[in-house]
Amino acid sequence: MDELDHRIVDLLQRDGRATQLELSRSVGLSQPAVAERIRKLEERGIITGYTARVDASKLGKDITAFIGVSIEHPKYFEGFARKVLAMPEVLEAHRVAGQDSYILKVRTRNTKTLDTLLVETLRTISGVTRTHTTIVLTSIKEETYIHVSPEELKGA
Amino acid sequence: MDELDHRIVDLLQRDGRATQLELSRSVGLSQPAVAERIRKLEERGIITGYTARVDASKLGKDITAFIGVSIEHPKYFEGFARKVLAMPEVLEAHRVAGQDSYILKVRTRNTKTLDTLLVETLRTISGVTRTHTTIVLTSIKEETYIHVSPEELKGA
DNA sequence: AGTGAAAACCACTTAAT
DNA sequence: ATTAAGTGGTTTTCACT
Repeated sequence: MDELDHRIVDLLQRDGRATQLELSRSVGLSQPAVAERIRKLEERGIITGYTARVDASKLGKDITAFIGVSIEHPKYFEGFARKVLAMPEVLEAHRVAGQDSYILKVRTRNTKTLDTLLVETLRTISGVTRTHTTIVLTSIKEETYIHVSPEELKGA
Repeated sequence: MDELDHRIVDLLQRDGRATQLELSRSVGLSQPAVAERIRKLEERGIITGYTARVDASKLGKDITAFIGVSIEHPKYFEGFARKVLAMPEVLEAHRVAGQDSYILKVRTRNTKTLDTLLVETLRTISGVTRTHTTIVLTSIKEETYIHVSPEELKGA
């Protein structure tokens, strides 16, 4: 993982459909060299896939919310994890340090569907004692782009 | 935006490098018809781009945290927004309803860089009165995939 | 708006250095 | 890692439905 790999990863995060030839011109390598580096980046699991970014609101998902979930005992963690993995409205689920056991990020059609999610789905999962919902009013930034500065790559 | 568009968007979210021919076989259209639909989906801003997904921890970013930020008066909102847009460690910034004014999602190299971010950057922004940090222990789900069910597409 | 056929173009792979 | 060559595939275009 050197400076050139870093730049390739950077460029592919910006344009996941960039061709090897385009990338080779940007980084100053030959195109087969870029092909080989991409192959290794994928093999090592640094690049995990490629996706189209979509505008959620244009697909009818207008509500974003963060939900803190308290669970009464760790024995319920596994069952909870299994349930949220199966819920398509849950984009993220993180176990966290602090008062809540989990923080979820959800995207729903409207407040009614959010309500249904909360009371009919989440609150019925074993061990869930409390949920605390924070509704997003406007998102000023929402990206997945990982900025990698050269000094941070030493161990990679 | 009909059922076929929906399926194309779904497939491209799963594989952003799928070819028009592959997509055409999956949805049962001719390949030029798929090309035209993709062109329109991009033109209408439903598909906003394509990116490579990367493993943040393999790029040396081990810490994920959510930071609630209180701002003393709305007049500071714009300046705050401008600052966080310029911070590469901030992946998401949402203005929210509730006690906090903003929720940030950040990804940093380690706890030391998180600390620096908090005390040297965030807390020095005008109007910020309080921050409340929640550290992620493990992420059980983290995706951007928007699930679109057919009934939800009526207005799109 | 979709189809089929064909053209033009380009991407990726392989081989040799 | 590079260049060069070759192959296969992807996208574009067009005439037609």
